[in-house]
Amino acid sequence: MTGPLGGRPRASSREVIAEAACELFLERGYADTSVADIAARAGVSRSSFFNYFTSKSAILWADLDARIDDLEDRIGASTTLPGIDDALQALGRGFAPGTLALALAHAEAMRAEEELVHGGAVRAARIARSVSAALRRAGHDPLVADVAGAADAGAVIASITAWTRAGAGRIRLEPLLARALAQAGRARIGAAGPAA
Amino acid sequence: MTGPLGGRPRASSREVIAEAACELFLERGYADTSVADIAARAGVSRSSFFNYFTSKSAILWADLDARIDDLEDRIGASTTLPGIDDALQALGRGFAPGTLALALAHAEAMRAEEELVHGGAVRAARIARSVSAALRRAGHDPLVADVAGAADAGAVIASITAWTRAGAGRIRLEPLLARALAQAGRARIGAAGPAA
DNA sequence: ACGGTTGTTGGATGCGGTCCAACAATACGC
DNA sequence: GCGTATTGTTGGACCGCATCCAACAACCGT
Repeated sequence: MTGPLGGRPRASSREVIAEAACELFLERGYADTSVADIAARAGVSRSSFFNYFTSKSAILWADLDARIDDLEDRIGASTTLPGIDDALQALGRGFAPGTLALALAHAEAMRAEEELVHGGAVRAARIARSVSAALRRAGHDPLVADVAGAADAGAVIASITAWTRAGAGRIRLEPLLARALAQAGRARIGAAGPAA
Repeated sequence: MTGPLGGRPRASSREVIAEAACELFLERGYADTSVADIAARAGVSRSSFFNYFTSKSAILWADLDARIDDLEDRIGASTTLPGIDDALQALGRGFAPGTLALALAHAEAMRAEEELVHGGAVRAARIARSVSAALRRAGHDPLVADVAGAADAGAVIASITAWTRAGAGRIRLEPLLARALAQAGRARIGAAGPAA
């Protein structure tokens, strides 16, 4: 909305840098592509790269990270069980195929399986912590909350993975996510009340 | 069993290095302790450190990693549902409080919360993948398998965390793990049959 | 004494990431 | 037009983790 009112205009953008990175990932593989390589192809300095992305792996995960930021906000606001579910469903609504989808679809070609597993684990942990904290605030046993959080987080990551590998443009994410969350929710049944 | 039949004897051990590391973690914090620092205090060269541990974080996680190795072996052998459960329960049997327990108990003092969350996420992902693969081999839907695997993995990590934070020496891990797995198992109920 | 084996060590190398000071390009008030 | 504040860009220094390697050291059996 509010463009910069003064100052030097940006010389590049997340999009062009991400595009350059994905090209290189496909050509040489994720691990064999350095940030210097990416910056060079994007026509920007290595220093500037870090003004656009906080890390190399953030190229892949920035979109989802933003969604998780939203999730944390929403989940922090409402601690009711349906509220948590809504927040999780909202994460999937209108999630556009981006860099992550491309990487998941061409994981072998990019030799990025390791990074995708690792990054997915980190994001799952973020989601799990958020959900678990909300459940604990609602009076649930910490152990129960952690397990339920892990299940929900797994549902989110698994549905995104399945969605993207099936061709992210042709299938809708929401139903997949709803199915996965419903299954994960079984780990919460009977845990609806505060700790005994 | 079979000690080295020839060659130079080891000048140190995982134990002394881990002990030196934990001292430093408590004094300066995890992030502010370099592997060079650890090697120096342990009376060994930096190069040799990597002959004992594959990475700095492995000091904390080596024990659990070995357990997960076992888990993968067991789970690879039997693909039945009870077999998977047995393998998961076996992971907790006789798990001795080690470096990880110490780190979890003194997480604040070591300022190691970040590393513990991160490392836990990575290990959870390993467990989840293993369980999910077994369930898929048993004919389950990939999405279902992933969610169930994540729930089980979360149960393992959560119970270890709860166990250690409660004072690992005074409480038994097995019951906690059994409870957590039972709850996680609810995410598998109704998914016992192959994909519809 | 000697060769084979296993460990140790230092150094070189590469990469990710942080930090900073110098510089460049814009908008705005005058 | 001219300073000035603001925002971005750049190169370089710096640090830590991790890998690799060649040289060296300590043990074994023969």
